[in-house]
Amino acid sequence: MPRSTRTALTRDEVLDAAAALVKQHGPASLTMRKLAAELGTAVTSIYWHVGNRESLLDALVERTVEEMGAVRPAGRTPAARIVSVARGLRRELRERPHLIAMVHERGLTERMFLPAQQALVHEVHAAGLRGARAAEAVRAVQFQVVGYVLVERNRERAPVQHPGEEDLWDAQTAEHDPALARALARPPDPERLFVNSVRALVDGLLPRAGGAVSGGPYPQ
Amino acid sequence: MPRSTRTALTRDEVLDAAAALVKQHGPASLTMRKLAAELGTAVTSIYWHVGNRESLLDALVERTVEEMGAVRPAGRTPAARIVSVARGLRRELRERPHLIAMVHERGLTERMFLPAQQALVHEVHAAGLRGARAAEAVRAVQFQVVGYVLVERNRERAPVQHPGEEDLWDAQTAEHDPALARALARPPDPERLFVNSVRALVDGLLPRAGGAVSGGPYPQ
DNA sequence: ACCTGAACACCGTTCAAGT
DNA sequence: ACCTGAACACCGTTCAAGT
Repeated sequence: MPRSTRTALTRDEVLDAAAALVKQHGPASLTMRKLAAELGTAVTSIYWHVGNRESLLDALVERTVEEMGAVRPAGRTPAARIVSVARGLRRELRERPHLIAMVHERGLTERMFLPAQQALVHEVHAAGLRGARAAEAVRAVQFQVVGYVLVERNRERAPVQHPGEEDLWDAQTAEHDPALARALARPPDPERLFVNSVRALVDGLLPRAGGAVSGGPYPQ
Repeated sequence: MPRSTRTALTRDEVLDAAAALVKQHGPASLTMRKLAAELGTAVTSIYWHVGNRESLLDALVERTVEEMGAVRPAGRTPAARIVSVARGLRRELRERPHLIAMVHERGLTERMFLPAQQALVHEVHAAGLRGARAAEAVRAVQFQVVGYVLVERNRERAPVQHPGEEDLWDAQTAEHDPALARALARPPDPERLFVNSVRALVDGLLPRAGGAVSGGPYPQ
């Protein structure tokens, strides 16, 4: 649908229309020509407002990151609160699959880290880590969360996965453990795998606080 | 350089030339027309041999995964051997950045998991995990490694990272911990962060075997 | 069975020209 | 300051026609 009003085109209008197109079919479908058609202008007008496609995508990434809500930690222990931050960040990112795609296409993965960083620093600090070690713990969690979301999204986009894990583990009974073979043949439960992974990582990162900290399914 | 011989074009020749192009400048630079020029044939001949660009990339992914060596565990404890498998997988993947890009573009992340899966199953089993819990541990490590490599690669491709972490933590001294702020302002040491992350995850995943298992920098 | 050129329907971007 | 159409140099893919 072209713009209704006949007022001058603005940079924000361009960004809005671009965001709408990306939201529908991903960044690959964002075409300068389609965008112009949507706006009811000539293709070349867009260039005057946003420069080119690259910087248009950059601006979109920036806008979308700013839209993301701050993650609010919840839970009694630092470990539990870190897990809650991780879950929140994953949820925010999954609500913006187009952001994930844009950020990856543009090489800006870094941007997805920021919304959760302050919260993570705070919690890691509360758990007793300081200095370089605290920074490394924060980064380990950030890499874990963003990496997980990247893999998860990519997996969802995939077609039928031809020689996938299924066939592989059907044939050779994995270590004579049929339950393991069955479990590997099924697709994983993404939320469960995510939470348990983060919990295990955090358990391994934080100083032991005299006992189990997070009540996860992995008894010591 | 066009093909020297004047024998019939083969599917393998097409794949070889395509692999060479991808190796030089990534999958985005693989153009049917450039490929034809490289082979000294008409563009349309390629279609007869490989169908279209999509299936050409699929075939390339398959070939590259098969080229990857099997990962050989090393170390005294299961935890140490899992870490060594993770390091091996990361190294194999990083030696094939074009594979990472292709696999991500085609939504086939799954394929990157397979070379290490058997080894991981074996080690997790040796550590005493069975059934669904063992499967989840295997997958947690797989997601961690592949996710890490994805984030790491993307980060390397990025330009200067405009409002990057640096400025953010320069201003507000993070939790009044200048060492932490400095550490977050610097880019991380990727190998170190990777190994410590995997080690922490594995520590959290495996049943405690009565004491430290991997000798990492995280004392309990 | 294999290869070809022409053609179609797309791209992003530049540029001189308009108001 | 803002918008325009024409043009350039690309794409992937199809198809009828060749040998």
